[in-house]
Amino acid sequence: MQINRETDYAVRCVLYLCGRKDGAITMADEISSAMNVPRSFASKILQKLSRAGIVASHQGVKGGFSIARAPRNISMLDIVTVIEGPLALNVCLESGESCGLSPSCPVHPYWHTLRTGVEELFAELTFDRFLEDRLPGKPMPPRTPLRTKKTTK
Amino acid sequence: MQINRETDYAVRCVLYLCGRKDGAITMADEISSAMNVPRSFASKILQKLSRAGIVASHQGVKGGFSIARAPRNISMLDIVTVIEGPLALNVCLESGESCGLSPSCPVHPYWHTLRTGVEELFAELTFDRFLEDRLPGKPMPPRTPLRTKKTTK
DNA sequence: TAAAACAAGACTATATTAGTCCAGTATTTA
DNA sequence: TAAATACTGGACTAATATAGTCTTGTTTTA
Repeated sequence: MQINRETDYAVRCVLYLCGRKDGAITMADEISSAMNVPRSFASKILQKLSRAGIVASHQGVKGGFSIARAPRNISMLDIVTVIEGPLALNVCLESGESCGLSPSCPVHPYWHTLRTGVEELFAELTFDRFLEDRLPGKPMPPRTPLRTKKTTK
Repeated sequence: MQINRETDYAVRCVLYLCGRKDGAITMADEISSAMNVPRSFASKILQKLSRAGIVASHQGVKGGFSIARAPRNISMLDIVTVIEGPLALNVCLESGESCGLSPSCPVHPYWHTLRTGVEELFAELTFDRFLEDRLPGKPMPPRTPLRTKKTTK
């Protein structure tokens, strides 16, 4: 019952882009250092967000990323879903609602109810709410990377 | 954002014991096969539940496990907490509410809010609600163990 | 006192997480 | 038009977590 590091980082990236004026194009490098997300991991995450249509990417020299939707229309559920896939809670809720066993399982409907509740909570929290507190740029706490890969030579 | 297998199994075990009349003592073996929980894993899980005071254990020949509290007083949150530890959602919420960085982190309070919401959802779902549907014994769907350890010889 | 259960914890294979790295592609600018 | 700059895609990896099993010991009953 925890979100993973990648999701936390993704939230940070989206938050940073939401905070830029007029959807300004920002390099992964800047986002990464501002939000304390390991550089190359940030790239990967931004790519996922880009494919999902949450951020827009721009290639080439003056390239970078910009926010693709109004913060009002981006929720925590969106981010979690993009990074971790559909919120399932229990494996038996994966793949099309039914594990094929649900009619006989007394717990199944309750997992289902819980999931719906959790989804609502996450969907209600949209990024415009973050910005209320944060106009325009509050510093992000350093987050020590959990693991650092030894750069081979 | 998924509960793990062990928690699912724990819910099954508690559910089974809640369904027994008068808190009857039931062997781990019976619970295990009725609920399709791998035998020795079930033992381990029942031990955790026992230490947490959710089930009671009885040693010796006529030993086994019985439910230790009224189903009304056992919630999904209890089970998740016993098996997975305090629901943290994000690592930065672990260990005493604060990562020491929270005053400067714009996201922290929102993770906190989400966690509170999730906890409430899980706390509201108590085991008496399962029993409404299930008097006294609905079969449990078989759950193929994810991994089977090769019995060495 | 033997047999039946649980208790505690060491042990293990596999999967997932949390990243890194590199070869390629698009875009701008000198 | 060729560098230089920045993203793209995917292969790769070490560390950790998950999902169990196994063994030795203890308690209780008949």
